[in-house]
Amino acid sequence: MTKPPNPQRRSQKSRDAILTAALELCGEEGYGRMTIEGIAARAGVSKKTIYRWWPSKGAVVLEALHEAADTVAPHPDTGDFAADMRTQMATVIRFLSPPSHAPLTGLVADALRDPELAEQVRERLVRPRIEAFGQRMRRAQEQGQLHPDADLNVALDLFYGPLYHRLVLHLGLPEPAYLDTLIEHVIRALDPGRGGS
Amino acid sequence: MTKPPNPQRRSQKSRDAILTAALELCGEEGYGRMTIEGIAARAGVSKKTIYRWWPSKGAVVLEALHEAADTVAPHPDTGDFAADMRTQMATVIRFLSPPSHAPLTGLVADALRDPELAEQVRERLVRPRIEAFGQRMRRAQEQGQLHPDADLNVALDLFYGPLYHRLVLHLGLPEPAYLDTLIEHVIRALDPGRGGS
DNA sequence: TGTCAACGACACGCCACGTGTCGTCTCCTG
DNA sequence: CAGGAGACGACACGTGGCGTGTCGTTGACA
Repeated sequence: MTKPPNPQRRSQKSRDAILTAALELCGEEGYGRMTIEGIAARAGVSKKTIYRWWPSKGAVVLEALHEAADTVAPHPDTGDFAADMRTQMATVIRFLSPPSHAPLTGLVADALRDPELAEQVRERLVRPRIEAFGQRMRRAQEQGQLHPDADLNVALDLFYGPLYHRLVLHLGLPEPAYLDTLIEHVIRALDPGRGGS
Repeated sequence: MTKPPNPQRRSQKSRDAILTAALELCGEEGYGRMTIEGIAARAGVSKKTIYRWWPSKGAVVLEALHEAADTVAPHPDTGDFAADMRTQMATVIRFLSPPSHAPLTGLVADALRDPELAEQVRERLVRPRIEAFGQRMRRAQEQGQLHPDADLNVALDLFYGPLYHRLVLHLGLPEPAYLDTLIEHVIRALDPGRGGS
């Protein structure tokens, strides 16, 4: 029906203006109130141009976040795993605050209703982060700061689960002191040395 | 401006029809595609009647879930805390999985963009569940199945965080075997007896 | 039995959606 | 250095759900 456009002829200027406008509007009026028409107006671009390259508002924000994400929330390695996790998770928390205006929050909300967007979010945004976490975790294991048998999935769930749990149930994101408590607990959970059956 | 209606004169029949229609449509066409007009048509009710008693689609679904929720996902007490948590969490997982997941995930998605709805969800749907979990947890502590110093918030985050984390990042909800592993880890995390600083 | 408000019905303006059209301008190609 | 394909901005259009307003009708308290 509608033949796909030719990426080689794409206007880089328009693309950048659209992604920038999307993130700005998200911060100003919130993801929910932002519209495709608003993005087009702000970017000085025709609506048609947006629809030519993205299927939905969520896809635009996803791409904008994807571009920004590489420099955001990296996993530091100072040699102290717990401290590094605290640093990284604090960055994630800042990224999700305030929830009503955070692009990522809006994207997560949209993805709950749009399976195709959900897949894109998982593969382009989430999966690379899991990979980065896995690498940092493995170094911690090599350095004896984390039990060598610790499982990646379990660690991921226990570290980051509380953040998203609190985000989506509106229980308030962790304060620094509480974040420390959480990390302490998780590291203990990952050490089966004691206690077990 | 618009004076609040008199609850005494409210038609119970219309109210029930609206809540029923909302849950039915949610399951049939999904939360996102469901509209207030659709609910009104299905319930044989005027749109005005819905807007008279609820501010939004989310509020309707919230009330419908609130009515259904009391009998759903209680915290059993067989005397085995880990087994009871497995039972209860498996029920929650069923509610967050197809085909029954639509109302709750849709509501969660809406609440991420509507602060007033978010507050209602937290106070009416989430808070009572936290309370129920707290009571079961306290019994486990009294019976020596959980460390007496275990913190309610930490326990809540570690038990349920992984579920919502996996839900919103589309990582797949836990299988039974993995759920067991998680619970094992969490109970260990909540026992500071070993290891500490 | 009377009264008054909630009800169903229906109509309205609004706004964002997603698409279509057209003339312009830019950038590959030959 | 032309020529032409096509991405672009502009603008107009039909659609559909939103939230409100109006108007008889109905049904539940007093």
